[in-house]
Amino acid sequence: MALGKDYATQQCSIARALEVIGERWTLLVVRDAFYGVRRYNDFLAHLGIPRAVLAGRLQALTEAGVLVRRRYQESPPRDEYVLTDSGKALWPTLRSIGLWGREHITGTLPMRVFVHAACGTELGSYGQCPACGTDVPPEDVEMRPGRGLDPDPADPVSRALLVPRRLLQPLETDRV
Amino acid sequence: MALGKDYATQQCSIARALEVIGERWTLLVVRDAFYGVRRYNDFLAHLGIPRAVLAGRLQALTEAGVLVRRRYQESPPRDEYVLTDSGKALWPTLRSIGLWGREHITGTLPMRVFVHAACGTELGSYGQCPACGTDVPPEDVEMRPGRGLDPDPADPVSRALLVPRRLLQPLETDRV
DNA sequence: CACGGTAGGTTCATTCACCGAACCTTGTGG
DNA sequence: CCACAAGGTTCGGTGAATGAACCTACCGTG
Repeated sequence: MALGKDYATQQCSIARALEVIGERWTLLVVRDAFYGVRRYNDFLAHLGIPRAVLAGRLQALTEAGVLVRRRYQESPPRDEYVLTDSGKALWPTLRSIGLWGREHITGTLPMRVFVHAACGTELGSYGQCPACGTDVPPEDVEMRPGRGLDPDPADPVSRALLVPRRLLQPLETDRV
Repeated sequence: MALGKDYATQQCSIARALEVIGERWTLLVVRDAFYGVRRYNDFLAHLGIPRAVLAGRLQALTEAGVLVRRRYQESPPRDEYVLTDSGKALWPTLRSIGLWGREHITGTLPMRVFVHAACGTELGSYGQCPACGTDVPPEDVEMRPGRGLDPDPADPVSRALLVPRRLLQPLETDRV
């Protein structure tokens, strides 16, 4: 963990994990990756993160095996950052954090609602489907806008995220 | 979030939650609270955190309603920090982070194993008991040392955590 | 009553990460 | 030849984390 130091003294899987995902901005980058964001400038526009910090986080997540950097066109050379299987395994973590924020921070209306695409049931706190009793992989999760969401956001990434979509589905902003 | 700034631009429950629990050390303090740690000096010994930072985190978590500060003796006046219901609701978050760390960080042996105290079955990936089919609240979780744990740690808090115990059960270090 | 110890902090100087703005590089299209 | 876009790097200023030292009650003991 670059933030200060690592948690060297901690004999704990939680501490080991936080060395990877515990820095400022990191989990928001991963969240955006689940939402379909893949390109540097889209992360930048959606997060409002300093450019240098974003570059550092993308590199650290790539080195940790959470993201893969992948060339998607040759001329001009352009890369995208996509979640690995290890990165996709962070979905229960993000789900539980989001649900806690919605239920335990005062004045928080639901911003986005996550349902099992197959049956329409809202997911539980670990991303499981309470109706089917199964783990739902993020590919089978549909994200819908909630009541607390700004209906007319400024940046194009937020606008593209206003319609219901599957998680991990690549985001198309207004590049024609 | 005191680390730099908050995530003001983010219309998202995850970002709101991370403003409370996303700072360095904060989730480890909450984890220790689940393990039964309640007193300033025990957090200090177990985490190796700078004193000023610990004082700040305990105050911030108390103001956020995750912990309560409670006087447990009058003379000399001594306070303890205990999880509120809101704090206990962070159990799925900690569980999923720990599970991810154990499965996706190379070379990580299980440090601690969490089982349903009523039946001894290890918890499933969304905190349920696979045998009983029920969600298990943290009060009913028994924590057992895993193979990756140092069998002879230096600080008394880690030593007290070497034996199987219920989550949230107050920790007794070697104070007679 | 002086003394040492304990719990729970605060203060301080230093280091380090975050921040925002400016700049750079490569390639494309007009 | 110029403007533009994507995807960065560089830079000075600010603020937080760090570790050590210090502080304040209060207690138990000789």
